[in-house]
Amino acid sequence: MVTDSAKPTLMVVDGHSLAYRAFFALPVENFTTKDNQHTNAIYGFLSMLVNLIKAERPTHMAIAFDTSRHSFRTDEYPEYKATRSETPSEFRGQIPLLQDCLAAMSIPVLTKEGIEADDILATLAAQGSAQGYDVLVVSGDRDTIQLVNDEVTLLYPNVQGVSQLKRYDPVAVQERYGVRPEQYPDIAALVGETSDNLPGVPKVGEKTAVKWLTQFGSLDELLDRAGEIKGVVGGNLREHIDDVRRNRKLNRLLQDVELPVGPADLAVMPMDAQAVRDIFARLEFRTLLPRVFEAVGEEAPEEESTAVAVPAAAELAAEGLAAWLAAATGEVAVEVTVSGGLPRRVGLAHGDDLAELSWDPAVQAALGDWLESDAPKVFHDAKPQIKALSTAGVRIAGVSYDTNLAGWLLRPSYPDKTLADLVDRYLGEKLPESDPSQLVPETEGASPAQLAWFAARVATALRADVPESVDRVLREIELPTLLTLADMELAGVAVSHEILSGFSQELGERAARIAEESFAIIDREVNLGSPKQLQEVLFEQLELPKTRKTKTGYSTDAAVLADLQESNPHPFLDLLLQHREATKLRQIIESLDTAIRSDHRIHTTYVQTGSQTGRLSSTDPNLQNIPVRTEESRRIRSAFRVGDGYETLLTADYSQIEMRIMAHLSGDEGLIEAFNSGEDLHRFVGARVFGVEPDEVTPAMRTKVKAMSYGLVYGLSAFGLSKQLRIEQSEAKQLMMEYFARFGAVRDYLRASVIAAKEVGYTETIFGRRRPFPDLVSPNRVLRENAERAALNAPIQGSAADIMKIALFRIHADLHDQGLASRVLLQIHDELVVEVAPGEWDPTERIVRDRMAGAADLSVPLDVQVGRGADWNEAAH
DNA sequence: TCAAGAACGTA
DNA sequence: CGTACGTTCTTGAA
Repeated sequence: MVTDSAKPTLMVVDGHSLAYRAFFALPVENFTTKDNQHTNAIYGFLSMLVNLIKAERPTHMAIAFDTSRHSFRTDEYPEYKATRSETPSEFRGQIPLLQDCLAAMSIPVLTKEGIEADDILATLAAQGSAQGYDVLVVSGDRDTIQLVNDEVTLLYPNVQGVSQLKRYDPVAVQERYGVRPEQYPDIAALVGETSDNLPGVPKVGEKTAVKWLTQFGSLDELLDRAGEIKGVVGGNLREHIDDVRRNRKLNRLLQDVELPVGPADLAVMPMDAQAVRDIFARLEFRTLLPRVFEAVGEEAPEEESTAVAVPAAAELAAEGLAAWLAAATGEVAVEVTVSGGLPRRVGLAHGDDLAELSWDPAVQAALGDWLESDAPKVFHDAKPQIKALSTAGVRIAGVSYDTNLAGWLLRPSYPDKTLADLVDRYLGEKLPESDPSQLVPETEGASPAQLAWFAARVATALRADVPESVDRVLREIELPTLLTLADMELAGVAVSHEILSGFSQELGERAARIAEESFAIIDREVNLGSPKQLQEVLFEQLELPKTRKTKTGYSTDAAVLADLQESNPHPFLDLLLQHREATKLRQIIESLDTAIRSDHRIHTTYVQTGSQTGRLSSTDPNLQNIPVRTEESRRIRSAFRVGDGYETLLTADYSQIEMRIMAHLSGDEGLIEAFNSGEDLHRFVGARVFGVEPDEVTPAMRTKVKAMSYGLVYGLSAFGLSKQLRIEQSEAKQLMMEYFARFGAVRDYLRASVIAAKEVGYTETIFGRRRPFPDLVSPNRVLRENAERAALNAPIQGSAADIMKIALFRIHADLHDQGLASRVLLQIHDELVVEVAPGEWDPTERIVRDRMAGAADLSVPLDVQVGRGADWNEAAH
């Protein structure tokens, strides 16, 4: 007699249904490889499988898949499952890869033409229980409930995802459905199964079905005596009796499918460790690898990092440097450690030749010429290093690669920013890092030369992955920009503490006064900065109508408050808005003030990899969102002023650069004419749209077409347009119709560009910068539509960013080459702020104008507006 | 102390 | 139900 514990366990899994659930449960944006392969279903399925193996310890295992939609059931009843929407292609594409994974894991995959996965499960379950196995059926199809008996247990996923499986033995089935497992198909036949397109008896749900079956004992008996059922449902039953018979026939799972293998052939086998590692690497699964090996009780394959011996660095002094550099032909990787804004140590790597030295005057003398030469140098995140060298008096040249920039260009949406991330992703190795939480770290971090060595190898890996067009963006736009940004950051912008602090105090007093007043009105004191407390005041105490919902309650943002003020005027609302404005301004001023360094200047950091479109971002502090819209807020800009030793500020901005790019990309003749006519763009467009002369375009008309034009670039809808303009949706729709009637090529272009992006999986700017959009084919409508709008915008915003970068580094180079002391300080997407040295206005202005206007050759001119003044506000006029 | 969410500043 | 950012504040959980 075989004891229970010695009984082998056969686990059979419906691969298709569980992978499909995983597909919808896991956000695809987290599971996309760098070549745009979706992996969420594979990952979810394998993750679940690993947990199952660990928990259930099966001795025998198989995964069954459907071969196609077609099966013997569709032969019998063509409508079977006909209402199911088509399987998304991005799901279907994952199935072969999943099967590859399973093959590597030595888990048998079973399929049979014309037979559904569940029939294979049923057959194996029957054979298994007959041959003395404990059988576990894992399926997301309810029909498999019929298989449950004392030997066969069903594991069925919960509503949400695949992480939780509910265990159905006969008792659990009885509890949940009120019938024995073998009776479940009877219930299903009566109730019907919408997802299979099997209609049941109208008005009959689970409860009625169970009642009938209990009453009559069996489905046959019930159908024979259908005449005894009274009422409408009785009539329904008699009328649909054929449907019930058909349903019952179709939901019976085959238990006698001919299979090439039986349970005994499904014994768990050791995995092919190398194959598993290979395919997981391809799918970019990392955490899953050790879990898989752990689950089957095998030794996890050794991390390659331990296999890779990191060469040791030779400590050089200035004297040894010349010989080392002479031997290092071609590219050398460099890592300069920085402290206090100055270089401390320098690591060099040339192949496996590593050298390291401490920065001192002798080293600077010996290394300086090489650093300033065109000898090619690879960095990871060069900018801080360039800045430190520059501060020490070394103007670096020959930066031939930056792995930080390359990694970002390849995958702008992923936060692979540190070298360790890139080493992990592109080399599959682990960068040695010391544990910063330990006072005396157990593990030694990589030395500068070793970091350089890793950067060089990451560069090689990236070069193999980066498409030619993207590599050109790197070499021709990003790398030149790098040096410019370093200088801009070092230069900083002069800001007057006196102006800021005076203004801040004024605003602080005003905010306090407004707060007092508002407290008097509502007769209590609340924190006006707390949306939660405001909701209490607005919607409970003042009983104002509830507004737009947010995750945590109801919105109290400015737009909502303005709406409320219109419909339910209340003095508190107005004070609240004023308070918001005053405190916001004050907060901005305060943070600017504390950012002023001892040279009386603010030095922002431009994050070159900070956006997905190619724009820069600015942090610590962000100088790209200094207020400008209101008269009062512009006082902040007055505090940004020309610094000592300089004469004036110059501002230069592109006018309507994104609309111009739209005109260029779409080739819309009307729009191109608009820009070539010299007429005000919105007036021109308004005249066309409303069918009037340009001088008859009213301000209201201009506002409307302006909103429409700008909205276009963002993928605006009629709904959004109506909301922004506070007009009826029908009017917004009408406006859009009129607009596209005149500027149809714009719509054609936008549509075509999204379709093209859908096909290739990415968008591209005029200069070849790419941005992947896996979500364009997402089955999730919200994700997909969001991706569509972003994809519509990306080439436009991205091309504008490219153009500005090209102009920027050329201006920087020209100023330097012509020996001018004037320098670019700020870039605010379509605007530059330049500090002009005494007597240099004319050449500086010429350079700025020429380089900005000439940065790209479009079918419309690039218009540049230049202003001059002692401070930023003045210069903007 | 941290993360999330709301709000709001810019192009 | 309009793209792209960064910062500040509050709040609630750890």
